[in-house]
Amino acid sequence: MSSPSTPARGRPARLDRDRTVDTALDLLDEVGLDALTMRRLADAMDVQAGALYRYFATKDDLLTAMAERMLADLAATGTDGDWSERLTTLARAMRAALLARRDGARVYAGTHATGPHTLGFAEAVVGVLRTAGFGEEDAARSLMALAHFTIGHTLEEQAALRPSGDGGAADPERLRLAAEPERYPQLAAVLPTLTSGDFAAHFDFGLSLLLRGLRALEHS
Amino acid sequence: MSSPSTPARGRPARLDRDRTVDTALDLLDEVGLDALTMRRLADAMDVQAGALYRYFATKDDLLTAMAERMLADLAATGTDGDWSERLTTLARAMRAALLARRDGARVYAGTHATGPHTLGFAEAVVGVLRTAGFGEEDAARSLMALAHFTIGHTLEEQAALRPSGDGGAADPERLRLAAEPERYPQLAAVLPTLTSGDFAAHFDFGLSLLLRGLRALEHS
DNA sequence: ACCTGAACACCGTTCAAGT
DNA sequence: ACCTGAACACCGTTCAAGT
Repeated sequence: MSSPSTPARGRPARLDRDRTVDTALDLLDEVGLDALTMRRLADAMDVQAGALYRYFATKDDLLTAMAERMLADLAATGTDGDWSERLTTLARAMRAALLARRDGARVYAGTHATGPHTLGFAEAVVGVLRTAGFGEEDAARSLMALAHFTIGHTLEEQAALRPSGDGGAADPERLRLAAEPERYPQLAAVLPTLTSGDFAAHFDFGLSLLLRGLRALEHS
Repeated sequence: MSSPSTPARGRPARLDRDRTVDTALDLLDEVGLDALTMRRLADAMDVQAGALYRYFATKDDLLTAMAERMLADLAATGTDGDWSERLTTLARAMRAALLARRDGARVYAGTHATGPHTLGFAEAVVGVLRTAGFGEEDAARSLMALAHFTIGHTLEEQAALRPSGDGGAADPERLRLAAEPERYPQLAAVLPTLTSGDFAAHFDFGLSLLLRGLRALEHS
């Protein structure tokens, strides 16, 4: 919108979109989303907060650029194996990309990126599905199901890890305390699995459910 | 943590947890999550902002209580049909509960409720799965897959509806503009489905994938 | 016991003015 | 052209003091 045009006249700029997004992602890892403020970021770049607004119209604009950057190099994965192996690789790569940064899922879910990395990922997933013979509708909806499951999952994963509001106990501990066996017998019985912390296995289970469903759809 | 004990001595309280959560949910529908501040809420209750802290330790505590309330009466659904019909009903009811309030999915995903409504829902889902013969591990992981898919989906649904940051165009419009057919041919081809706005159909498709996957798991 | 008033330490954002 | 300085209109949270 307001990006400075090419020939670097005058003083060389201390700021630019790319360097700012880099610094912002580093700062995100350091302090988390809730403490990532425009002033803190400006500080990290040795600049006043107002200066950032020459490169990003709003904080949301910055967060969107960060979200986009997190998905870099995603579409390159998923080129080996049959369609279900490719989709598995793509989905796992998206999960890994979101988990790679502190609060990554929350950043991604909160903004709505439509940049080249996001679109490239979608293109790759739909490409695999269409090549496998799925129709336009099924391919589009499968993309959404895979993406929404992945986002929902990583969101909960990252939420489960931290202090979480009041007392201090993290998510699994709170659940263990809350799920009294008398009131919630079924829940209490599955608590070991629910609080196991083996998120990769949980993710793969859900993913395999979706892919098994697709396989069944294929032969019908 | 700091709830006033039972006998209503002194002046009758103007505030209490339940009334405050009610008002907060109404205010949420009116102004949205981003504009839901402690001061605005206090205003709506004819009180100073500080007074709210006698009933909620933090704003997050309030949001958690709001999230819990949104899931009221959820576990009561899903009592008819076979296990897959029951799970369908439960998942749809959760989607409906989150969609019922403005930014409902964002409120729910942002806080980690472990109250009776949330636990009751989990108990119901696990109950259906265990009764259908699924093992403890599969039942626990299926609950997570269903919940995370539902949360991810409703999050995107509600995000797709609103103004969304910069220019003004809502999410589907931005996607239509960004998905150039030359760079993203596969994506462009499925754009009609992707931007159709028939979210209920998209949700049911993903849900049916998960259930089909479970059915396949059953016979193996 | 319950709430007010006022403060503390912040926010995102804007914009004249400097260099 | 790029950034500073300073302001505007807010935040969540705390806590003495009033009633």
